[in-house]
Amino acid sequence: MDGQESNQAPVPPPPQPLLSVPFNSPFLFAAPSLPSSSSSSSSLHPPLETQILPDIDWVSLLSGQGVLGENKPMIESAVSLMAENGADQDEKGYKDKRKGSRIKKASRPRFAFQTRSADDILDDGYRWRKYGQKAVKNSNYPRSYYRCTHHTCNVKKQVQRLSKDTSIVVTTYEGIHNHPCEKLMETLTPLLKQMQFLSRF
DNA sequence: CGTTTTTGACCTGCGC
DNA sequence: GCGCAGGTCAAAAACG
Repeated sequence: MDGQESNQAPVPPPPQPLLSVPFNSPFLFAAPSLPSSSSSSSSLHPPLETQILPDIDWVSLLSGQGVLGENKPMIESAVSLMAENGADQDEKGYKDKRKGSRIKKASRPRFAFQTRSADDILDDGYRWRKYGQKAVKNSNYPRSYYRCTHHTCNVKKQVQRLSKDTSIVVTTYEGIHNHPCEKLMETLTPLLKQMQFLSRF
């Protein structure tokens, strides 16, 4: 069913998963493939590899090109989560009511980061549609579930406000965008045209 | 009127 | 098997 999804976007591959910029940052629409951990080990899959990335200048990094819109949160730190799942450990099949078939989700990279913002939703340039909200345990605030509205894109994200520090919002991305960021393209297109024009001289 | 959000129901995994 | 928690669906409502 799924058509040509994987070979659309140009890939600027960062070599390591743990970077100052999350490898599948919403501002990168392509990312290197995960190291396929051979899921032969019968033991539990290792815990998510976590790294706190202190003092990243996310604001200038992300908004310097005018990509972002009005709400530019102060991003305090980033937590890169590499879901080194055993291929079927972390996946949940979901039974489709209409067909009764089990939809198997592919292994997908995830990462999360914290933002200090009064607004739960940061403008990352992509369009998201909310498909659920759920109260979670040990948190006074509900978790919201979003999905990328692009047809061929199956990226999801979860947004949750910390109950400890209510000014901090944790955003977790799951999956990799297989299409360009709309706002990024809006920004770059006139620049590219100008460059093309200038390159003629 | 098309798109997005809301929200209760439903599904799955996991621990006991 | 049961109950709980997290994740998703889908119909209705809200919005632009």
